[in-house]
Amino acid sequence: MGAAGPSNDVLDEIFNRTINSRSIFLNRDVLRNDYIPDHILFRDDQISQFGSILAPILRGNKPSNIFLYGKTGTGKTVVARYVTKKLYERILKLNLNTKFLYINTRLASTQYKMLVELGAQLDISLPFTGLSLSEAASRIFDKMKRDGINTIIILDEIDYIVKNYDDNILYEFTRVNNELLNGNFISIIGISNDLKFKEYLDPRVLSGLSEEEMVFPPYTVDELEAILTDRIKTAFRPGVVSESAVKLCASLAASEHGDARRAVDLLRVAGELAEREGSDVVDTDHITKASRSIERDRTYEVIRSLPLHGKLILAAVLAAVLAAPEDINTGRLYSNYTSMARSLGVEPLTQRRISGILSELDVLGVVNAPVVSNGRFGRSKRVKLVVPREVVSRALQEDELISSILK
DNA sequence: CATCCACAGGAAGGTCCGGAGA
DNA sequence: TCTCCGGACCTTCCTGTGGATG
Repeated sequence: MGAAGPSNDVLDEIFNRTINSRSIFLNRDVLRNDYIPDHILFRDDQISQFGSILAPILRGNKPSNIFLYGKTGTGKTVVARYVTKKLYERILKLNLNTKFLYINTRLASTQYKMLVELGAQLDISLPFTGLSLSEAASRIFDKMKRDGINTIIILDEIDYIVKNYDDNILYEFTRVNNELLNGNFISIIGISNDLKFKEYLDPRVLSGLSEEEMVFPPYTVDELEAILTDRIKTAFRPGVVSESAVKLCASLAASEHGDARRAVDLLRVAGELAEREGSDVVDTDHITKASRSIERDRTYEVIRSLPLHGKLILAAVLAAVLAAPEDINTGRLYSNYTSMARSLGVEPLTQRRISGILSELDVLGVVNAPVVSNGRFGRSKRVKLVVPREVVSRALQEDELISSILK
């Protein structure tokens, strides 16, 4: 250990640079994904259609239930939030007892948590466990009835809750309207990323819920470019983001089915990278790096938060990839996995379960595991790792138990 | 062209946990 | 106290099946 000089100099330099240099951002918040802009491009039709469906609220009438369909980043959420925000301003002026409740069912993650969240927005607190679903629901309905509140419930990523559980809760919501009497109502706005979502719904729920439907098409490259350019005006200082960077950003996002959210995320991360480097421009380089870093972070987080057996299987996949990258099938993987588990003193799970976990890993985008037929030699999943190996092993290292077998 | 492998993946049910309510 | 609940996670049992091979 020599003098502490050099490292102090480095730190000083970083701190000074941060203090002295002007940020390349004007308003970083504009690039956050929960930001609601005060104007929305290329969605005029949807905004006016959505607005006119909801407008009866202003006369105290129940608007139709609506379904918004479209892939991620096509503007569904932002349009819904924008229109409801505008409506709410009017509602306040008119002194109507109407509330908008917004819930992302994927983030709420279970039916019960969804109800707890709903309750919180109505100022009733529900215990986080212990009650039956119907008890929790009826407490919410009681509150609405007691206070004479009309509610419009926005259920974002509604496909998540229906796929993972069932549609009883939704049925409750549609059914209760008939019993809430004295003029009160609940309207449901469902937002789904999955166009085939309706197939999962019980017909009686479907007919109640989708009185109106709207489809959001993906943005084209040109539209994405215009959206980015528009955001850049308020997010960055003039001239910071190069034109080619915008183009690259738009085309990367367009290749992911015209996902505006992704485009904006990319821009934000690229901006942060550029700022950290002390660069005063955001160039294509930063966009490329940002794209890679977003992907890495996501993968790392996904793996780190996997349950033990999920990690064990990944460790088995890792080992199999090193040994024989081709022909990794369920059977081979299972024997790899069982011996690994035993060597750690863990009782291995059944093959049925492992097959299920592999499918989950596939959905998470960590592995690719299509079912292939080898004719006479049966059918099995052919497993491939689709994320960088070192990211996987780095994430697995964090687990004390597993790091011991990754040499 | 029927056969038959090596699984896939649905269905139903079990166990544990953390907690509410009577 | 006892009973009930939802959720996570798992097992057991089961039927289904694409396509190379004999």
